Amino acid sequence: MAGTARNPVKSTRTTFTVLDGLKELDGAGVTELATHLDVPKSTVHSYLSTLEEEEWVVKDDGVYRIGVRFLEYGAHARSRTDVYTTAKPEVDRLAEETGNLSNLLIEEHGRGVYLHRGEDTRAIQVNTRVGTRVYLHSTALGKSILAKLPEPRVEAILDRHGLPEVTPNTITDRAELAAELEEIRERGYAVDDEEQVQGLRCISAPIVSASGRVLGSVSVSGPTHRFKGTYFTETIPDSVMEAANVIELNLTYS
Amino acid sequence: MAGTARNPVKSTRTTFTVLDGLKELDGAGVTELATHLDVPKSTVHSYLSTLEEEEWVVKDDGVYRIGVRFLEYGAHARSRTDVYTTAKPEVDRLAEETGNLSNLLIEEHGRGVYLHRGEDTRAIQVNTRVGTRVYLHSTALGKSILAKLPEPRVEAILDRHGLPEVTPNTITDRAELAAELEEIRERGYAVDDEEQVQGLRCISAPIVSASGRVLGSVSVSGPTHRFKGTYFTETIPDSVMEAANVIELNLTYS
DNA sequence: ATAAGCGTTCAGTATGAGCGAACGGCCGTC
DNA sequence: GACGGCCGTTCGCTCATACTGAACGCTTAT
Repeated sequence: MAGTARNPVKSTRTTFTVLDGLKELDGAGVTELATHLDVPKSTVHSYLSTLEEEEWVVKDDGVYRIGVRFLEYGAHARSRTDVYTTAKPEVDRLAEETGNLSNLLIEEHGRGVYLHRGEDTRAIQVNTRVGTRVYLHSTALGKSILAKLPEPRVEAILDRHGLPEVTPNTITDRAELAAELEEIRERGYAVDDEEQVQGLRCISAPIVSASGRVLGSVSVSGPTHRFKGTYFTETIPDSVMEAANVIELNLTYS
Repeated sequence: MAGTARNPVKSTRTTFTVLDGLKELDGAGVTELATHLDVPKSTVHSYLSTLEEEEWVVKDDGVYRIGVRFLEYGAHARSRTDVYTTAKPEVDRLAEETGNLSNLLIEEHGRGVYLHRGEDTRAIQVNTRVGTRVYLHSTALGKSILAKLPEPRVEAILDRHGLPEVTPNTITDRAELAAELEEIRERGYAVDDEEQVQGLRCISAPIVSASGRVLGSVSVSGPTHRFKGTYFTETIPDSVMEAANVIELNLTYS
């Protein structure tokens, strides 16, 4: 499957280790980052000064930060996606219509990546930043994708990443997950009951192409105290499934 | 100024050369990218397989593409900007109010980087993607920043990047630019008359912090045939300056 | 004045980046 | 159905270079 590189470029790995460190520390000096990564500071300095010279990183008052130039890669990659352009307006509309947070997710390397977030003034704020990666088994968005993925792909993904327990509610048993996926296929939508974030519930539906391939999933999420009763079991699911449906239709006719 | 790295990491440079190649070609195979970059294919293969293993790049059917994971870096960098969060809603409002395209730009390494684009259904579509870098002298957004930057900084930037002619209308003379910057300071807003993109006009105003530092600039742009008369010399400038002003006020009280 | 902490420089050494050539699988073609 | 070309991948050699600890100079705090 994922053929491990035989001639890996160590410096490429280190480059991103450095960038990740900068992200985690939210900007740092040479010494600070060196201790954080447990790497000699002369080494860190080499990478940082190279990255700064190439304009991927900004140095301000001795503090190095990730440059906004990276937006270019992100926007490029996103626009190259099958769903983004068509789904975006619908995801925004979904947030407005329901007065909650809506999201668009796609699968990449067996994990989920948030592509877009629809916000509404009435929606509670959660820190799901675009580009954030999540496990597929612990979110409604991920589970609705898994439900539509071919069986062997699902197995490969679970083998690779396992079923880490994100919250006490996370499904950590493969058989239990398989049963849930079957239920999702019958019902048409997936439910996340505080399996990824405590106090947060979520309803999601997959986006499937005309040829039967899963392209991603949409969701609406909100606090447990608001997401209950028929609102949670009927109103929201209906809106989400309709949105997914509209996206699928727009995709086939364009 | 920009202290050149004494111990540059060549592999870091190569890594981004490879990624840039992937972006330009909009996804490519090993051989295709190798010819494009004029680098041995075994070398390209090393980098691509490493990047794929580290999940920065996606391999699909023998075609390598930049992964959406990069959105994470972009969103991170943007959010830790001084202006983004405060300016975003105002930039969106500006697009709606005027029915045109609005933009938010900041300076980085002497060039401009688009942080956000406000769209309106009535607006014409231009391919200014978020993260795109532009010269400061050839755009209204850039010029309004230059107008508020300290003189020596402006000199350093012009020394570094020169004044490349982007379109026939681009200002390529330093004295002429200096005069225009003075005019911008008096008037309070900058004008771009097809200096960056042919057929496109643009009005921009700088966003200045309470301490007098330029944090970025906002703009509204539209086609030449619509941007003329008092609409171009009064209506639009007023809206843009008001938006910049609101952003400045919101920044000081938060 | 002094010391501590920082970013930066330096030069030596082990390593791994870079490379050409060869391999093997997957097409389309004759 | 055998052949030839194309592509991704592997391999092992060689020299460039990533990596390091120690030293330098600068700023800031004491």
